Amino acid sequence: MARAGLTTDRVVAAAAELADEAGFEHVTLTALARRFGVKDASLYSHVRGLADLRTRLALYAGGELIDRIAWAVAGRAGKDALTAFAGAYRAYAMEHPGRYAATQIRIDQSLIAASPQMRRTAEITYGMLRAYGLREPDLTDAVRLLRSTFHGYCALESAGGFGADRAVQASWDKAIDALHLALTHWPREARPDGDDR
Amino acid sequence: MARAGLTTDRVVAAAAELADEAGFEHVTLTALARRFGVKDASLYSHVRGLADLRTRLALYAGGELIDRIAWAVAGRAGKDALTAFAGAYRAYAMEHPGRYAATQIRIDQSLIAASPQMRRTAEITYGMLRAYGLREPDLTDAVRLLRSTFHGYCALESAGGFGADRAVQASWDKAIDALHLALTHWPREARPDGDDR
DNA sequence: CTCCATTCCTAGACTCTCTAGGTTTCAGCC
DNA sequence: GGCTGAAACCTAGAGAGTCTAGGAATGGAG
Repeated sequence: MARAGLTTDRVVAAAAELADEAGFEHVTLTALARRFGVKDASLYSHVRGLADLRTRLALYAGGELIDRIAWAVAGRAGKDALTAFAGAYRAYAMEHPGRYAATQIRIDQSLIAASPQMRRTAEITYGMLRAYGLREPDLTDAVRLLRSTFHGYCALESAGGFGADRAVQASWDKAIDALHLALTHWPREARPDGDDR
Repeated sequence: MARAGLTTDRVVAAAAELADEAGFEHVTLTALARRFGVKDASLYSHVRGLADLRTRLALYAGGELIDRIAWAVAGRAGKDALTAFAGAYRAYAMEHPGRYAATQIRIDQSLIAASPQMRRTAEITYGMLRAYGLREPDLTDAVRLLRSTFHGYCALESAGGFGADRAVQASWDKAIDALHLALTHWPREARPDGDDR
């Protein structure tokens, strides 16, 4: 019987394709095995199980996403960088809904800390924000705001959550404008008692 | 044999409890049947299947959420209303992670349009924003920004996405401040510091 | 009391995850 | 060329879950 030539990497890559075609929740070891013309039990030699496959897929997609973002942001600063970051983020979510969904799953905190992709994501995000002259803890707050908005927008959009006629792209552009404005006039602790380093 | 007294409403309510206890993805007809001391096939008299149960749960949770928000926002305006809205939203997501996860699932667009909860949500959201003097299409853009940010923040938080030490509540407060700032100085069409894109 | 719609049941087909243990293939070495 | 060991892939089967089909019990209306 001819071998399918399975490896962990190939299994994860096929899972990524399957996720985009059928949806992340339909990524199944049985379906994946069918795609390779192999029995599902055979996949357990390369992947510890469904949970393992899913977290591998999440890290794989996270790596792809940050690669795209890094490429888009390279050489830009300020609003230019923000727009490029956001555009690359949303484009990936739209082109690869299954992979993007994979990036949303809950992953063991220790795995996140150990993954180079996540560290790279943090670097690039913080780097982009440095142009706005923010300092900790405002920097962390701003990162959280950006991540939340980008993620929330893409999640709602891909879930069909935007019913109104208004073009989704136009609203996205406006959201970026609004975020840029918020970042440039970031509300600091200007209040009488306030002083955070 | 004593009957369990099942009705569609009771099944959905039990599913909501189960979702919060075990997580939305573990809401299963078998588990639900076990909870009622009944065979899983019996539930099919009250619910068309798992998919039907999930969308019913989503609408149920959406109704609860908007009730909480409406109560919190009542009698407030401007930033006060924004803070109350956001606080109620996040509190619900934190108290009922399973139900909140249910509100995120993709639902048939026609069902959304027909549901009174969703119409009520739109009313309250647009009403809150009217204080900022926005007009269409800025109004729709702003609603999408708010929904995205709230949803994204809660999704990331409940998925354990915020690793840094910085308190999550503090970042949330800052995000509200930033959104309020963006809403009060909403970037209208004629941008002075021209940056086309 | 009888009717009968509703409620709940058993039985079983199908899908999927995962384990245990058995073959087959292939690359490198004598 | 033949041996050998590690992968790669297999069969078999337990267990959980969804869902359909059809049968039996319950309880309210007439």
